[in-house]
Amino acid sequence: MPKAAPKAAIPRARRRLDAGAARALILDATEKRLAEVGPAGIRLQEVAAKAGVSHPTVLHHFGSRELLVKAVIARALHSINAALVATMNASSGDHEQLATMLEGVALALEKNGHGRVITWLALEGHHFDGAEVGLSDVVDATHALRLERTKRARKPPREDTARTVVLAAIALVGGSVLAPTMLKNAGLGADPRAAIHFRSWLARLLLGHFDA
Amino acid sequence: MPKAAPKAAIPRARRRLDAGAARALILDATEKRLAEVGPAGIRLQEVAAKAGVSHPTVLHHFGSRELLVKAVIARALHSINAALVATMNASSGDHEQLATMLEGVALALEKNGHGRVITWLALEGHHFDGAEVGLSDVVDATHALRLERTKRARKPPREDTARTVVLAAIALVGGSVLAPTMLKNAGLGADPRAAIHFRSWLARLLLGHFDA
DNA sequence: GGGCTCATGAACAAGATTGTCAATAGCTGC
DNA sequence: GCAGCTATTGACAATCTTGTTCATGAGCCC
Repeated sequence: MPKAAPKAAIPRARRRLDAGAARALILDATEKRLAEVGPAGIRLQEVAAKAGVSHPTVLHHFGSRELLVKAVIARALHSINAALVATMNASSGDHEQLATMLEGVALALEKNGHGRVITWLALEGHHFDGAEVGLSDVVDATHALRLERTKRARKPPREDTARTVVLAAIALVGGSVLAPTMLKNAGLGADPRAAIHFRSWLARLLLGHFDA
Repeated sequence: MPKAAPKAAIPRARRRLDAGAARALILDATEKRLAEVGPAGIRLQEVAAKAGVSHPTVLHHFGSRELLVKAVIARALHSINAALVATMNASSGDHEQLATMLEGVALALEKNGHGRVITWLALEGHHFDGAEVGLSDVVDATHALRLERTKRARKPPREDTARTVVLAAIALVGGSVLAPTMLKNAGLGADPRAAIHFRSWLARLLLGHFDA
């Protein structure tokens, strides 16, 4: 008996996409994993399987695992920024709508696990440059609205507005990771509505601070 | 020339510790890595080298990588809890000292990267049980002090105190990871003093809310 | 000192993961 | 239809990581 051919190895049917489409497919699959397991947890074979290609294809389009991770992080941060800008523009600058704005931002952070991505990057020591996370613009816009609205002679200092924005940012981003556990542990219930109530409470708190 | 003996393999000098000491040494090394790279990033060879032993020794004492990680997480959470209880007992319950208490808790979270550990565990889906993170007790204690102090007829609801505690917890734990980036990005400076100022500002905000 | 216990580590095994290479095969332009 | 470009993939290589085995020897009790 002639040494049975070790592997039949039926070559899989191929589809051929242009480079752009293939890259997009792979980046989509990678971004899901990024939110789930973080940058360090991304595996070539996994994202290749998710994208429906073989892992050498991933390497062909991105060069190396590290470059793939860099690419997906860059795309994710741009996407997050765009989503935030869109959300904050959608809700008018009216103070009374702060609650709905916080809710919109929270939703945007929850969607696609953007809040998780930011947290993961911060943990792994990613260096965010100003263009990636434009908190400064948010502070400026918020402070302008605040000055315009305040009726007292004493104008609040910009630093106070900046700290308020930072608190909101930490509460929303960090909250997207920590709030479920913390709320449950504080006896505020385990369902998602607890988080919604918490955010509307936070909006009232911040508004009260602005108007105090 | 007789095929040169491939490896001289001088056996390294051995020291023999009792099981408890060896476990402690290994756990110390592992806990450092836990704060730095998270549970998923822990490598047997790395922690073994850090502890000054070979990696089979680690397996001998803990059985498997997974059991080692479980052990170090359990120990870290106990340690975090103990540090928090100690810190909160140290600062008397006086309302005016809320700022120093927040600062103490922040320091405890920063030390040994405890804040990072909690964040990492939350990201990786660790299920915290009530005993591990006793937020409920903090809420009870805080609410009792608040009721005792409030002079108005309208008693604040417990839920409000609970949400305040949750906000503080998210700000401190999440802040230990996110605050440096966020503060710098909001134009509040990059040095650690910015975080200290932020926390004292937060203490005034929360105090103002309690007394409003 | 002698023997026992068990902590220790060298060598090895098995699997996972990234990266290389060469052959294959879709798609496009002619 | 044909040729060329290149996206695609199977096979392989190199390295890393966990886990096993077994001989060794350090410390303890007598």
